Amino acid sequence: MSQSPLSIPLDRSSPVPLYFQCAQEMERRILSGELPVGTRLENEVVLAGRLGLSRPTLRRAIEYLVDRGLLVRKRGVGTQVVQPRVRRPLELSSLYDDLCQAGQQPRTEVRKLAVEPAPDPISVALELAPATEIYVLHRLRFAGGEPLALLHNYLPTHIVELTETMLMDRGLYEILRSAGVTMKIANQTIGARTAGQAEAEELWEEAGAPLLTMQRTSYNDVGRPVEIGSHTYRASRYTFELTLTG
Amino acid sequence: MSQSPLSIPLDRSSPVPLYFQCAQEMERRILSGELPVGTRLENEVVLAGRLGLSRPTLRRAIEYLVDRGLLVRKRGVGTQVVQPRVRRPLELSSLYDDLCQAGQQPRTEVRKLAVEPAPDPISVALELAPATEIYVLHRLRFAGGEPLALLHNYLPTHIVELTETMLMDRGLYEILRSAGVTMKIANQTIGARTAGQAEAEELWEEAGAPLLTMQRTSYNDVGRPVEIGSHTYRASRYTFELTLTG
DNA sequence: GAGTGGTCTAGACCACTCA
DNA sequence: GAGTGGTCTAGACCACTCA
Repeated sequence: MSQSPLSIPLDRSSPVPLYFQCAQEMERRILSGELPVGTRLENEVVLAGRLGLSRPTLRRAIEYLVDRGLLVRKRGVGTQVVQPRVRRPLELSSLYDDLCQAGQQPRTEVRKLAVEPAPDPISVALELAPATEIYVLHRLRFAGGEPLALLHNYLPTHIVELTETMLMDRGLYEILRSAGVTMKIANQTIGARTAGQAEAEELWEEAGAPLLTMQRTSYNDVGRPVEIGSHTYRASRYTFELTLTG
Repeated sequence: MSQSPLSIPLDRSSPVPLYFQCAQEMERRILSGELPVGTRLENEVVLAGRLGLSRPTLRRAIEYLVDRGLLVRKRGVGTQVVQPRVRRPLELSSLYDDLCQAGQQPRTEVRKLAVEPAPDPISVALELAPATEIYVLHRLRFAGGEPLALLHNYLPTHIVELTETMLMDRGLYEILRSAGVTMKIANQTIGARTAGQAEAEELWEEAGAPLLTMQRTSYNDVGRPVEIGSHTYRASRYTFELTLTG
């Protein structure tokens, strides 16, 4: 449990906040091993003085790293580097982006893109008047040349204009984001069932094969629903990974 | 979008921090509807003055509610009440506690409780020397009189002493917590498969029935692994619900 | 240009931990 | 009792939003 007199270069002319510059540099040193697991930081008052920051600003940097699971603080004891365990702090992410990042070369077939009156459960969940016209979207997502998932989505028409071309090149979340729609929160339900004949054929599986299912409703920054997804994944090729904190 | 001159009673002699008293009272008013969705708070300087708090303290209260998805802040614009959408901010929770809360009367059958040398993948994941002795625990969890899940767990022996009796009455997480073990973070992988003959019988399903699977490694506050779980749920009776934020 | 939240300072007092 | 993080204050200047 070594101590470490930390020195961090800060650029006060940068638009990047000082607490964030500080946090990022500390994160880099922890992940690179320069600050090994078990290292104890100097106390906040001394460290703030050394870095030329006020204590609240330093505390904000430390808080950021505590939230991300890289440091632990104990009152009366001190602040210590811990083994980072977070895969990712469970962000609102899109399958398309995840596959891109994993180098899986996603491809999308648009099976249906229509504007139709919303069925009752959908209009209720989207908080629209009954039978309001909405986008109904069916896609088949491929990765590495094989089908991975059937994606069904329902969206109000007023938030974005969708075309088949843009849906082939990009994930739905990215399209929404670039249209200025902010997705802030989503409720998901993950379950499993076995494949029927039709979807088995679409997904190159046998009837009775295990499938992962995910229903999701996404909400924007003021809590209005912006999208419903009802997706089906081949269990043989897909799992959900998540990190919980408590 | 009404404005609201907020007045909150604060007890400065209480050990509960002022920012938290403030946040909890605001949360109560939002959830009770006294502060309806869309309400705009006064600006931070004025509100801090009205409440008799410094602005940083008020900001800390607001931050807490922003994190929980009850308020949104926009620079240059203001702070506004939003529709709460969080089922729960995805905590590290135990199946046993969840079932209790849902009034499902969980029951546990302990199928195996043994101390055995750890197989290689387990000792690696628990960061123990090869073949270190560990607890191997198999349980069958019932809810509402029917089997719900097969629970397999692996734990180092030095962190807690387990007996069959205590495992029948309580969830594993509660036992660990009351033994002073803090679970801080967990990585989970959720997947699906179909049931084999043996587990189908244990779970009162047919062979080939869909099952949800969850592998989990839990870590304590300094990032040491404390438990591995490998669980199998009846897809007909169980789903994972979670709330994502971004 | 008026109003908003975002960042930052330089202190203060306190509760907790541990030898 | 020495050392630590937790809370709180009363300011300051700034970037952003919107009419």
